[in-house]
Amino acid sequence: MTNLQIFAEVIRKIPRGKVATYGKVAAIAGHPKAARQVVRALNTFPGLPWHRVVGAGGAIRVPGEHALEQRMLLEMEGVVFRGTHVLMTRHAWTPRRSHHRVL
DNA sequence: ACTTTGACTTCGG
DNA sequence: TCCGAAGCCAAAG
Repeated sequence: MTNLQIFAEVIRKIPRGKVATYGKVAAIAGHPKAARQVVRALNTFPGLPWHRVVGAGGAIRVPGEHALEQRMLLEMEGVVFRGTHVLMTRHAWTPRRSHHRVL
């Protein structure tokens, strides 16, 4: 299993109506400081729920026009925004321990 | 082998 | 709230 595949697995598990930050995905995958690698995974594996991955604090980081699309897709799932950020206190994904890497 | 490049994050000012 | 700097990682040039 490559790291990118592991990141992709984690992203696939984010449920509708929830979001996870790049850093959170990386941490769950066992590489807390590899947030940038999560981006690589998103660009490598098509078909992932890419819109459910956001920046720290719920910020939309995807560049250009895609930012609007991401927000639309999220709102369509019931995700609420407060200003330009996702209301994380309500939509931050809290995975079950089974998602974590076993030591 | 060195530098650049990202949908990053945290810390300060 | 809004930058800038620094730290971070792996792939690509």
